[in-house]
Formats: sequence, C-alpha cells, structure tokens
Amino acid sequence: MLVVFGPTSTGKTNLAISLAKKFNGELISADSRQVYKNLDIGTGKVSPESKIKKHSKYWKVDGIKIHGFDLVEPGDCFTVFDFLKFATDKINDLKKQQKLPIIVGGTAFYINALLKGVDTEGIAPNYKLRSVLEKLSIPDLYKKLLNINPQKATSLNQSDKNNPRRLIRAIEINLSKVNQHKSPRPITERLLTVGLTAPNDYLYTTADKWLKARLDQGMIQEVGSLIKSGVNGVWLDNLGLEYRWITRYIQGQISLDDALERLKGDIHGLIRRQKTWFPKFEDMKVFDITNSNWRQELEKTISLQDLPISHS
RNA sequence: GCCGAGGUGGCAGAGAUGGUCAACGCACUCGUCUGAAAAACGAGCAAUGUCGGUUCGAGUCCGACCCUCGGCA
Repeated sequence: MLVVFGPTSTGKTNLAISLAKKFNGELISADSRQVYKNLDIGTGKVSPESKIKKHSKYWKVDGIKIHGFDLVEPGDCFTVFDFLKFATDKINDLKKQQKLPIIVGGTAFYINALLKGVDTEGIAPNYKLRSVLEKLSIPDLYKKLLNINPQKATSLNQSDKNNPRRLIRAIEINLSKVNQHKSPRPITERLLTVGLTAPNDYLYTTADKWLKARLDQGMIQEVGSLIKSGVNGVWLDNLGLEYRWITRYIQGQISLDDALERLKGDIHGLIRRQKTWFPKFEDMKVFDITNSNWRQELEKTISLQDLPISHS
C-alpha cells in the first residue's frame, strides 16, 4: 500500500496517477470534501488537463480509477469514521484484485486515522446533543466538561480549552454509554508513505494560479447551482474555502474581490496547517517538489521498499 | 497656484485631556488536533509621512517640507 500526502498544490494526484500507471494501482482519495457529489471544481476533483470519466462507483482520470469521490450527497454528514470504513474496505478489495492501493489526499486527519486507528471508535456524533451544546458559551462548555470529567478537562491544552468543537466532542464522549477505547485498527501490511512539500511562497503562488484557473472553469457557477438546487447555505459555509467564500459572495455578503482575497488567505492557512502534520507521520518520506531531483529520489526510495506490486 | 481634509504595522482601521502609546480584523509566522478536520482553536509578528522647534516628556503643541484625496482654478 502506498500513501501520498501533502498540502494542496503539491501535485499529489498527478504523482499518484503516474505511480498507479507504473505499479498497477488504483487511487483512494483521502479528502474530506471530495466525498460530496457535485462539489467538483471547488474541491479540485476535476482539472482542465486531465481526461475524466465519471462512473457510478468511481472516477477514471487519465485511465486510472479513483475511489472515494461522490460518496454522499451535499448536506450530508461525513466523518473520519465513514472514511475509515470506506477506505479499509476498498483497500481489501483492491488487494484481492492484485492492485496496489494508493491513498492520496490532503486530509491529514483521515490519513492519520487510517495509519494509526481511532480510539473513540463506536462513539458516534450525537447531533441532537451537539445542537444543544452549541448554544453554550465556551466557559460554560468548559465548566460542563470539568464537571463530567475533570481529568480530561484539565488535561486539555490552551487551544482545545477554547475550541467549542473539541469541548463538545469531549462532553459527547463522556456522556456516551458506549464503551470507548476499542483497539485501533492499524494497517498491518507493508506500506510506503510519501509526503510532498515545498516552501510556503511556492505553494501560495501555485495555489493562487490554480484558483484562478478554477474560476475560469466555472467554479462560481458550480456553487450557484448547488444553492439553486437547494443545498443549505450554512452547510456550504461550514465547508470553508471555496464554498464558504463563494456562497457569501453569491448571497451578497461580500464583494467578489474581497471574497477572493479571503479565500486565498484561507487556502494559504490550510497549506500551513497541513504542513504541521508531517512530524506526526514519522515514517513518511518527504520530498520537496522544488528540488529538481525529487522524482529520482522518490524512485530510489520506492525501489528500496519492495512494495507488493506487480509491474504491469 | 489657492482653499479644505488627511497621512497610525505589509493592508485595512480604532483609540490615546502632553505622560509606560496603540484595539479589532486581514495578511504573514509557528502551533493544537483521534467520529465536523478545507472545520474549529491557540500563540506570535509588526506602525504614529520627513526634518526641525517648544517641553523633563510630543501621535498630540509650533514651523517647514513631502505625499494623498476633494473643491476652486
């Protein structure tokens, strides 16, 4: 199994496709937004340079199958656990077919879960509880958690203590009747994890250009038709990035110029946050794509790995 | 050229009766993260147009200059 992770604009998918061609593989997308149907341009599922064919169970890009797109409808809830279930099933499936599974994506949280398991397995989100808790202030949420589980509350770091979502989730876990701490499900097979990176400035520039290209591709119209078809604006806003800022623009809350400026800033911020995961993936081989010889280095690394692959 | 208004971080924009100046937001930098993760959250960075004067002390008062925006011409 192969994992390709990296911040947006590093060319993960292109790399994954070329490796899939070489090693008889198929891709599994690890992307929390590409799972939604009809969110194509904004999530970067489509690109002008690639030949794309949508099938009901997978997409085919430049002749390579990609799984993990279009799993749910816009407006649905999708969690790491849904991803985990989908991805592990698909990995097993591909293995049976003697294909090399290649996990590609920028959602580090998902990849981390796949590699290391999740220890709150079984404690599903309680949306009813969440909607109640969402009305509470942060100090109140914290007090509540302090009451239920003082140990957990005091062990939270500065960031999490102020993070309503984390506090709500912590309360949710403690209120759940489910016995937690099931054993994680680590990936046991041989695997190579590859990371792609580049200096911030380079990635910002690349991302900005790509944004422009997607605007020309009709990204605004895509959001417009989602809204027209009845997709909830709040839900779109909560997706962040393209769908957030274009929705706000369409709804007249902000000028197009301002929306695009904010969008760029958020994309840059995403790139930074994605990079913070590299140290957590201890075994990941990270390549700087601004090094001219990174592909050669990668080939060398792969040849040393003895992946369970059948050259096609 | 004249009259008026104004120059506060990289941007935008508050406040500061002459007294440790300087909010919020954006950008940027670093970070947190285990069923919302493209989310949510934490920390950091950095400014009074220029020169001179008054004063123990000037963003604030005085003078000159530079620049910007209106109006007159």
